[in-house]
Amino acid sequence: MARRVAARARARARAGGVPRSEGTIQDRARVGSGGAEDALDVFDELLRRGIGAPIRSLNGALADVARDNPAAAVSRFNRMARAGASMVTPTVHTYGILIGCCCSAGRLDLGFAALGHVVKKGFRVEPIIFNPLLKGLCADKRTDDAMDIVLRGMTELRCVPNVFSHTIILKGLCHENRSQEALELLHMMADDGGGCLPNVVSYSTVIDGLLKEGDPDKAYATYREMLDRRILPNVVTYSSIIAALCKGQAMDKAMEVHDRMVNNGVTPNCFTYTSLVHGFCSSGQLTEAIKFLEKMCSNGVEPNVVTYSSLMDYLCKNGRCTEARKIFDSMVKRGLKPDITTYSSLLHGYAIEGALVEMHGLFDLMVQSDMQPDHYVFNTLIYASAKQGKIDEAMLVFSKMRQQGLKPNCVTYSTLINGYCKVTRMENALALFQEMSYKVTSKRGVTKIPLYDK
DNA sequence: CTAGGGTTAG
Repeated sequence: MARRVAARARARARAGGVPRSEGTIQDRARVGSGGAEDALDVFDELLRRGIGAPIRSLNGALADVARDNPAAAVSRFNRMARAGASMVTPTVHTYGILIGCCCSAGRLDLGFAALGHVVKKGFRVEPIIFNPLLKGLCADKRTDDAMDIVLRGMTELRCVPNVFSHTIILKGLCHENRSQEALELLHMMADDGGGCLPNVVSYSTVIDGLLKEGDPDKAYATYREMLDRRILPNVVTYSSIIAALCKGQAMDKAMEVHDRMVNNGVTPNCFTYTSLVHGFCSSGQLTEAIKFLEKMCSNGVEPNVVTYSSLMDYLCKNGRCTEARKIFDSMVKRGLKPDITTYSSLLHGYAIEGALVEMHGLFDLMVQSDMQPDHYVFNTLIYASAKQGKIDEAMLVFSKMRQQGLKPNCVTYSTLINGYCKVTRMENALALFQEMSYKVTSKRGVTKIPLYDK
């Protein structure tokens, strides 16, 4: 939602260049139901005005469309390219956005094809063309391939990787739990003599990776190093540290960092507050959590779906689903769209309370709202029925899950096996166990069997 | 117009 609001704001800002008499874009942006539609309108309007629209604005509008709807952006690009000869000519930036669309749609092959096209067209190859591809490779856990391109491939095309290219690799390494290597690459950048100096984003990425991998000492040393280089931490750096402390329920320390951040003139945002709300909840300090929720509102920071989901999850885990549901309903009323995590939390809450009617009601609502239930949701429904000894109901959900094209995983089977054991239908349990053995290949080769009663 | 941070888990 925040992203949508931001997209709308950007769309409006862009439309702001339009003379007031032609206020159609603003009006549509204001009443528009979503950021993607607004951005599309702005783009179309700019394209319609042809030569009057600077390519930079078109690229910006295209990037807005791409954020919410990559496929729509590709079709808009084609329209733009057709208009090209007489109206506007795509730049490398336009192609960069397009390649980004291909990659975020999981079509790296198309992205690379587009790269080839750009090279053939005689464009100078710039990092902005490569960077989305690097990001796509890293998202696919192919950071080594991406690194190979940065350290060799790009230079072969006389394209010098920039700080964005390197930071994508840093993030990719951290994502693969290789934050030590990320740290080495960060030092390489810093020692390289200025070609591509790391900035606050590069440092924050590695600090976050080290924290997530459980190496706070190295993270702190890296933070010191950043300060020594006169690079100031920003809201992301602080939020990342606060999040790590909250996760470890070190709320006193999290508050210290929060205070220091504010004293240093860095304003906490929704991410920062959400971490704190979650941290206070998970350490059982509901009063403090609510205090921060109120604080963020009074500071003009709107809680979003994640903030509310965090609070709801706490309530659900403490047998207070009814209150969580109230938050859910008021969220919907205020136009915030619950996401899969919100539903999962509440469904899980109903499941452990044994509130099967409410649970299925919410499940139906979820499907009506066009949310695709995932493994976790189905496993939760199965768990709820099995736990009450209603194994046949659980098996019905199981077949529904497969109808949806979802492959049952280890958790699914284990939950059902446990359900059959509970009602002492051992032959069914055994049959499922055998089915699981050849259908599910567990990564570690070990199956954890759940236990309901304590 | 590209890079970094927050929520769910038998």
